[in-house]
Amino acid sequence: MADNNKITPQNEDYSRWYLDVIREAELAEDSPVRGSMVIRPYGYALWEAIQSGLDRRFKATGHVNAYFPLFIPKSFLQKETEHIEGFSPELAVVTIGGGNTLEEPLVVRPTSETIIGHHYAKWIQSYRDLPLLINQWANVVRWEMRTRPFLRTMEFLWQEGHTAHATEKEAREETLRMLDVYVDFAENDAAIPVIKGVKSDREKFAGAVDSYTIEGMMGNGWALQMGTSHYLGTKFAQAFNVSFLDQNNVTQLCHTTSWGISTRMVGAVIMAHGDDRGLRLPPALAPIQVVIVPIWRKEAERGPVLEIADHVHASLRDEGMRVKVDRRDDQTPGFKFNDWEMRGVPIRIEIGPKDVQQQSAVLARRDRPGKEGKNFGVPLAGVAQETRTLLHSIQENLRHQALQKRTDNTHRVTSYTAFQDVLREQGGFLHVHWAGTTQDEERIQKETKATLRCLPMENAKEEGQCVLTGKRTNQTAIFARAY
RNA sequence: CGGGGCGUGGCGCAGUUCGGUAGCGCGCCAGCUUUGGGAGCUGGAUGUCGGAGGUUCAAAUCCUCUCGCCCCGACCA
Repeated sequence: MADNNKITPQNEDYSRWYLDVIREAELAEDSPVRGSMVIRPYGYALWEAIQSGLDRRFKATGHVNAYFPLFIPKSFLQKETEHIEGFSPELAVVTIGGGNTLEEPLVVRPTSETIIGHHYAKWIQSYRDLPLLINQWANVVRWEMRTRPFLRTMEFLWQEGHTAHATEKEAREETLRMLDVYVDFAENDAAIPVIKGVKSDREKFAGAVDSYTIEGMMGNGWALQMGTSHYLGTKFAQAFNVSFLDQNNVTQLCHTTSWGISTRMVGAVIMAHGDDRGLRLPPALAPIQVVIVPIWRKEAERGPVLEIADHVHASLRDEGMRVKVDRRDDQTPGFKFNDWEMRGVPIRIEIGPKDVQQQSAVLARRDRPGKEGKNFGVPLAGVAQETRTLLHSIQENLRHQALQKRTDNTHRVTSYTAFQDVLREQGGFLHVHWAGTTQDEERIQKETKATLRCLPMENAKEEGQCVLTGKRTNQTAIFARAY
């Protein structure tokens, strides 16, 4: 493998590796404002692929899109006590508009439960108006102390679903349905296996009754919350008087939910699959699934090579694949190979004079390094079929590798001593029996930097002893260092 | 907010100790030769040295003030 000096190896400094990949693959760059980033076209294309995978699933489950305003009267947030307490440290507030001090400060939305609650109260009168299933794609702002591109920025893009239901049962079903949509997206599109779980009181959304999460494992063994779904009970309905008349002409409060996935998902894709050569994108999300690199030595070879390259391009495009021919003539093939590998393109097709001669092409897969991942002499007639098969295989292989890594780095421990040792020496996820309190969680974080990621829902429910308190319990928990 | 570091062509940096014509690498532009794993040669363009004030014959360099950014920690999708 040719060394590259542009990307720091993961095991040397994972954090620098992450930043190097983002810079070299041109996903994003810093803006002049601390903690904000510019999402560059390639990074935005990746986000668009994520959006499209999610949006399709939202529509399929009966949701529609709408848009609510960026500015929210500050008093709205204050109507729900836990909500304002949770969010006030990270609010950006506008106090001056048009040169004059505003009568009421406007909060730049950190999330939209309140403004949406206000309008749902107007839209919902009768049980016939329910359920109300709306999603919005928007930007939000949270004043963060410590930021990282995609993982935590002051402004980020996301979708937030907000639904209102007649009964707790329906709302809880919705909460879990959308959690499953997220699981489906994460595993099948992003190729990242996730753990579904419940958040502890300490970690749950400010104003939720129950928060659910999907947690993925990143390349360094740290956890990343990749999506959340909340059952909000009647808390926001109460605060904003979101109520309806039921079949018996009795006024009832709505039960509401909210759920979101953000541009953090881009960070998840980078970290779950990337290697020392750069990005490795799952075909389902890759903005460019196949790149064709034409190769020629003599000017006379150029025409025939490009002709075949264009032909292959057309045949793959006609089958719905996202293909690009790299026609740059100021770069060598070797440069292009490395360049596209860094950008994570799943398949590279090389077409040179020898291939023209043999009416064949070379297929190279990104998920297998060097010659091992190259298939020489694929007949042109079979390239489209071969490419299609290969895309599926790469998608599956990335998911498999990520799952393998998570399995290898998930440890069951039964004592707090082992907990600390394993975390320090190996890292990864610690799967433990748990019956601790919020204070116990705080203590663990203080002593080990690990946090309670979730109480997994898929759980054998075997009885055991709490790793910290020793109490008997059949509840388990995942602890890990987290972003 | 505490601790550390840094502001010099587009990017990364040297130069600051000990004041004396602002440099290097990458990138960029032009030309020629190259092109199956990050091409070579030749020529060229690009700077209010973060800002303000001061000392001095002379300041990137010394002094004072100021602004900003990055890293580590406390909070977080």
